[in-house]
Amino acid sequence: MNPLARKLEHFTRLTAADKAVLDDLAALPHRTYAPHTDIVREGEPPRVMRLILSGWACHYKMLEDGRRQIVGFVLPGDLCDLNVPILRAMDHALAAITAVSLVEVSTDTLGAMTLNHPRLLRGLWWETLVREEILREWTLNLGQRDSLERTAHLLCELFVRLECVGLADGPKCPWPLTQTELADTLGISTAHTNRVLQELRTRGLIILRNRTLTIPDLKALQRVALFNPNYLHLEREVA
Amino acid sequence: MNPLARKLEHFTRLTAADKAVLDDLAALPHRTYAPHTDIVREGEPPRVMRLILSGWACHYKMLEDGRRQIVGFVLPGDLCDLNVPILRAMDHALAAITAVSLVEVSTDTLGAMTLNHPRLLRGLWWETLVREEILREWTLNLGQRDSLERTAHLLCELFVRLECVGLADGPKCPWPLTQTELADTLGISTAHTNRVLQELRTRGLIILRNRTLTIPDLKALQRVALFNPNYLHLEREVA
DNA sequence: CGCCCGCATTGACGTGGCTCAACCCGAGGG
DNA sequence: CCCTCGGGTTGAGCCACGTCAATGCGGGCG
Repeated sequence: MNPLARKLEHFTRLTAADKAVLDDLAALPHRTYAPHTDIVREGEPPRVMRLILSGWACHYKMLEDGRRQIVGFVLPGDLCDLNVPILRAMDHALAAITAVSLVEVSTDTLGAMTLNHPRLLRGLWWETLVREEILREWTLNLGQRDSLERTAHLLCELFVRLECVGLADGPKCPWPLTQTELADTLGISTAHTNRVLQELRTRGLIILRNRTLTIPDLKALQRVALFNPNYLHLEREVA
Repeated sequence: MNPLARKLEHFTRLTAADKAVLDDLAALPHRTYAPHTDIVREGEPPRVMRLILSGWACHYKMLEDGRRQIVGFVLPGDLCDLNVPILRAMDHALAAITAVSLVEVSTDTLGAMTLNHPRLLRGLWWETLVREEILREWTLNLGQRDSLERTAHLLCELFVRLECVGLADGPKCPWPLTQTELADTLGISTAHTNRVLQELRTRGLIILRNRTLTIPDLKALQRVALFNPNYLHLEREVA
């Protein structure tokens, strides 16, 4: 099932017609990218919106001296750069972490597709607002949580996001991130990232092996992380 | 002059009719808030979009144990919570820093006002995208820059944003933030915030006295901060 | 089969920024 | 005119996290 449809169902109940539109979207020609390659570079003029169908990608920004910060992960069912074509230049890059398959959608196509589907349009708005809220939570994460809490928080977030597009398997989910990528996300060094992961393992909070993350007790990990899932707005609206 | 109009002019050329709409917006009944009071609390159902007419406010998030992170500043001409009424609950609060005067705009009113003003609508999109990009830059700031660079960066950002709504006076701008508020923004302690400000003063990069910030050499401060204004997207589109 | 190479792991040691506590200062109010 | 109070400033000591460098290790490839 279309991961975007699956995600939007967390927010609102879609009609069959809505789902058909999303399937049309996912049926556009796929583009694929190899792991660790750039999909969009900083400074390029933005052309289109993208919908990730499979694989993990990330947005990142760099400082002139080479320091890199990952500013967001893009998972299957996530949109990138909705409406960004309004701007003249990308101010952050998008890179594939694993092999990625996505479709590109022009503003016009998207407009035509959603024209008679107000729920879908609301759903896209919701997606945008959640993305923005994730950024705020990351700001809180980097500013206030210590490295253990911060790491645990990121694990919780990604696990929940994967779960809601059906990519978790019980307490397990895929975990393609290297410790370097984790470090660039968490604002700590790779050495320290490793020590923090060891600590989480020692405490029995995570099992991380063979690119698979297992969280035996999600509630416990969430407590350590001071994780409150509200910011992901996954409860369906009443309407 | 309407600060929002002034800001949007950095992005696109507005028609007289566009400006009239913005003046109608600013002519809605004003609400005022005393310094250091909450305007919206976390958890409340969002009702309206807000446009700040004067004063400074901030968005913040708190951890259960009381740690606080400021996740954005809202200056005159800034919008808050455009489209947020889609969500069920606010996940961050909005607080007045100085005395604040704002107007509340319902989704319907806003829709009606922009209906025949596509440029304005594009302008609001631009505003939203810039706000989101500021969040990404803050993530980079907190994750990668050290406390001196980080502080300098925030000073640069706020100065430039004030300048573009006409609130800077040459190299000077108002500076209502306490060191506690700065610390909660920068993710460092108040003691360290103080030391960093002293360092910037000693280096002659800033003069900060009587709630007024003077930046004698903006380029120099920007170099220290690794500040690149691109992310604010202030260059007007060609069209 | 053995070599490489990218990633993970670990230890020793350095340091940026924290904590805590004291002290200063100016503004406002009784 | 003094007292209070909310900032701002500063020092001493500590700790979380960084740096650097070495070591392990699994998997792909010649």
